[in-house]
Amino acid sequence: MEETIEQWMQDLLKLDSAGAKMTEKQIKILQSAIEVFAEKGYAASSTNEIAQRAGVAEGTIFRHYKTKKDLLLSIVAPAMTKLIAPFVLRGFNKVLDTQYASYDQLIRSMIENRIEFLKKHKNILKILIQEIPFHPELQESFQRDVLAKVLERLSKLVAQFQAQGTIIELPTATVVRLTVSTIVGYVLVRSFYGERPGAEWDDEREREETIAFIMRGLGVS
Amino acid sequence: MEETIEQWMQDLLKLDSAGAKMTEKQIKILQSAIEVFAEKGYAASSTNEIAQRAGVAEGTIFRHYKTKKDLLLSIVAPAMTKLIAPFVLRGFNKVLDTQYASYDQLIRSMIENRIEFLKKHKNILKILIQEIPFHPELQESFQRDVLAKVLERLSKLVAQFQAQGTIIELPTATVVRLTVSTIVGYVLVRSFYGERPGAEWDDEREREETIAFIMRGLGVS
Amino acid sequence: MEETIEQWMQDLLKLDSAGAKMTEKQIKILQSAIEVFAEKGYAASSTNEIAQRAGVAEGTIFRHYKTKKDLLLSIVAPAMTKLIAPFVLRGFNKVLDTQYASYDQLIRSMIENRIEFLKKHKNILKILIQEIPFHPELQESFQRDVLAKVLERLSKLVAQFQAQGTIIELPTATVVRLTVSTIVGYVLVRSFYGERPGAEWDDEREREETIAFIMRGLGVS
Amino acid sequence: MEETIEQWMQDLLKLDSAGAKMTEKQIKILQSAIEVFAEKGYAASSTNEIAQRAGVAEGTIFRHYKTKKDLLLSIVAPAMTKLIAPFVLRGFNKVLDTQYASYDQLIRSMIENRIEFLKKHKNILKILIQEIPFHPELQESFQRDVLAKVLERLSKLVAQFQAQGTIIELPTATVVRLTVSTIVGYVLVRSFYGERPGAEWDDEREREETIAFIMRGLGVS
DNA sequence: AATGAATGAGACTTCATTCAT
DNA sequence: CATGAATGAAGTCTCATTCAT
Repeated sequence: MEETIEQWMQDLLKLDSAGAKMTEKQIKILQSAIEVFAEKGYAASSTNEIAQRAGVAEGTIFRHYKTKKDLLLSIVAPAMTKLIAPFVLRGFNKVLDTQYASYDQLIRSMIENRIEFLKKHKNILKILIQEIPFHPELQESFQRDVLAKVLERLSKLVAQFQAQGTIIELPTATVVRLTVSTIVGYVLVRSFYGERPGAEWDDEREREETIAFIMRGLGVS
Repeated sequence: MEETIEQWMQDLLKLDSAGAKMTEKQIKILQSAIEVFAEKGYAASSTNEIAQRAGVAEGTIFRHYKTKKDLLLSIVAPAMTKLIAPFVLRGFNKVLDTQYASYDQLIRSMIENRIEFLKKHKNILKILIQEIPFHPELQESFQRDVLAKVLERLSKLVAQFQAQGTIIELPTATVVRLTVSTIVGYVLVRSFYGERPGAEWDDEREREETIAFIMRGLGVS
Repeated sequence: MEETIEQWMQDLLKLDSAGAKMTEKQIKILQSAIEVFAEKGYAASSTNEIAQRAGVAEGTIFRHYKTKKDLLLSIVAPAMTKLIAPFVLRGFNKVLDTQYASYDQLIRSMIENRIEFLKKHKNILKILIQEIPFHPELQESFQRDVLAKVLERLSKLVAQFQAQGTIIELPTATVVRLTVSTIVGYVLVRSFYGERPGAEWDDEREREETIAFIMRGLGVS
Repeated sequence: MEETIEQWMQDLLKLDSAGAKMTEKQIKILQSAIEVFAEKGYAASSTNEIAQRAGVAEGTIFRHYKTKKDLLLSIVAPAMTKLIAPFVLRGFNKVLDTQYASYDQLIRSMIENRIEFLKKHKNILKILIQEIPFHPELQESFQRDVLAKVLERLSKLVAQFQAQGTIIELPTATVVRLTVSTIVGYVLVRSFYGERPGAEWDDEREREETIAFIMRGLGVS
C-alpha cells in the first residue's frame, strides 16, 4: 500500500501545481486523506481523522490545503489529468504504429495492463467515482480531460481495425461502447468475486471467454 | 415527478414495516429525503433541509424516524426488497413457462420494460448505488435480496436456453455477466448521451445493435 | 443595567426585523452580546463568552443569528434607525412649532435630555463608535439614517433662529458644527472626569459656562 | 506615504527601547503592522497578513516582538511618549516666552501646524484611538504621558493670557476644554467633508469662523 | 401528532507562537 | 538573523437529536 501511494506521489511530485516540493508531512496528509475519503466518502470524512491517521496536527492540513474541499481537489484533479487518461492510453501509440496487432490482442493488452493499475489506484478511483456526481467542476474536468481524450484515441484505433477489415462496420462509438462495457463488467465482477478466497472464479478462462465474446460480436470472420 | 413518487409510495404504503398507514407529512418527508439524498448524498444532506423541503418541522422527522440513518434505511431497504428485485424479475415467469421465446426477445423485453422503470426511480437508484459502499448492512441486504435472487432466476433462464441449444454452452454465470454488463453499458451511455438535446443517438439502432452484438457473442447459429 | 437593556429591548421588540416575538433566551443573547462587544470590541469577543454570559449553549446563538456579524448588525443597525436618530430629534418638533424658545434653551434641553440617554445606552453607543470604522455598510447606514436626518433637522432649527435674528448669520452647517462639537466635548469630558469620585467637577457650572460660551460665540446681542 | 513613515521611523529609531538599530526588515514589519492595524483594528489583524505585507516570514515578526501585543505596544507606546505630546506642544515654548502673541494667533498656529501632522500620522492616531479603550496600560500611559503633559502646558498658556487680561476668567481647564473641543470638531468635520472632491467646504473660511467663534466665546473685548 | 427552540458534540478553520534548519 | 513548517488552542459554525408545549 505504502509503495503504491509513494509511487503515485512520485507522479504527483513532479507536477504539484505550484511546482514546490512536498514535505514529508504533506505526503502523509495526502495518503491519509486518500484512505479516509475512500473509506467513508468525502462528506463523511473528518479532517480530524485524516490528521490523526497522518500523525499531524489538524492545523497542519490547513496550512497546505486551504479548505477540506481543496484537499479533495488536490487529490482528484491531478489524478484525472496526470494519471488516468495517460495510463489508459499508454501503450496504444505502439498499436497504432504497428499494423500487425489484431483487435483481440489490443483488448487483451488493455485488460492485462490495467488490472494492475486498478488495484494500485483503487482508492483514488473509488473517490473519483463517488465524488464526481456531487462536484460539477469535477464532472466537467472528467468529461474534458479523461472521457474526451480516451474516446478520441480509442475511436481512432477502432477505425484502423475497421479499415483493415478485421472488425465490423458499426459506428466507432458503438464499437467502443460495446467493448468497454464488456471489459468493465469483467473487471468489476472479477474484483468482487475473483478475489474472495474460495470463490469459484477461473480468471484465466473468464478473461479468454470475455475476449472471445467480444470478438464474436465485433470481429469479421 | 410527483406522480412517480406517489406511485412508488403506494408500493411502499402496503409494505410499511409496521404496517401502519402513513400520514401526509410522512410521505412528504420521504419525498424530500429522496430528493435531497439523491442531490447531495446522504452524508452531505441535512435533516434541516429535508424538513424545509417537506414543509414540516425538523422535530417531525424524528417522530417518525428515530435517526437520520433510519430515514435512509426506510427508503433504501424496502426499495431493495419490495421494488427492485420484483421489478427486475417481473415478466420472467411467463418466459420460463412458454417455450417459445428466444434469447434476443428476452433481452429486448428486459431493456424495454426497464428503461421506464429506471427513469421513474432514478433518485432512489442513485441513492442506492451511492450509499451501498458505505453501509455494510445495505451491502448484505443487496447481496441477499437483490443480487442472489436476480442471479438465480436469470441463471435458470439461461440454463433453459442452453438446454434448447439456442445459446452457447458457457457457465451460466458467465453468460449472465456478459449479457448484463452489455445491457447496463447500453443503458448508462443512453442516459448520458441519449437524452441530451441534439445528441446523435439513434436509440432504436443502438439498441438493436446491442442485442445483435450479444446474440453473435452468445447465440448458437 | 438590566433595566436599561430591558427597556431598550422593549423598543426593539416591536421592531424585530421579522416582526417575530423574541424568546427569553434571544433577549439574553442580545444583552450579553452588547455587554461583551462593548467590553472587548467586536473582533476580540468570542461567541463562546457571549453564550456563557447569556447562559445558553453556543449553538443557540447561531439558531437566531446566522453569523457573529449578523449578531453585531442586529444590535447596531436597529440602534441607528430606531433609537439614535429618533432620540436625538425627540422634542425638537415642539421647538419648531413654538416660536418662544431661545437658542440657549434649545441647547440646554438637548444636553439635559440626552445625558440620561447616553448613560442608558452607553454600551451600544460604544459599540457603534468602535465598529463603524471597520464596517462600510454601517458607515453608509450611519451616514444615511443618522447623520443626514439629524443634520437636516438641526439645520432647520438653526435657520429658524437665524430668521428670528437671535443667532448669527453663518452657514447653518457651521453653526451646527460649532454647537455640537462644543456640546460633545462637554459630555465627553464630563463622562471622564465628572463621574470619578472626588473629582473636581462642578457639573452645574460647567454646563452653564458651556452654554454661555456657545451663546457668546453664536448669539446676536 | 512611504516617506511619512520613514520619517516617523527616524523618530523611533533613535528611541528604540533597547537603543538598538533596526534592520530594514524590522522597519518593514512596523510599517505593515501600522497599515494593517489601522485598516482592520488590532484584534482583527493577523500576524500572517502583516508578515506578508512586510515581505518577511511570519517567524521573523516574533524574533523582534515577543507577542502580537508587543508589536502593538512597540508602535503605540513610543507614539505617545515621543511623538504626540512633543508635537502637540512644539512651538509653545516660544509663545510662552514672547508676550506678544494673542490667543487667536495661538489657536491659529495650533491648527495650522497640526493639520499636516494629523495627515502624516493618521494611521498611528487611528490605532491609538481605537485601541486605547481596550488596553488599560495604554490608558494609563496616555493619561500620564499625553493628557497630563498637554493639559499642564496649555493651562499655563491660558493662565498667561488670563493674566494679560485678554481672555475670560474661567477655570483654565474649562477654557482648554472649550477651545480644544471646538478645534477637534473643526478638524474632524474637515477631514470628513473637506477632502471629498466636490464637497462644499471653504476651508479658509471655516477655520477663521471657528477661531472667531472661540474668540467671541473666550476673549475679553 | 406536530412543533421549533434548545442543545452539545463535533465539524472546519484561523491564528499566534515555536523551533529545527 | 531569517525562515516557514508545524503546532494546538481557540474560534466560528453546523447538525442530528431532544423535549416542553
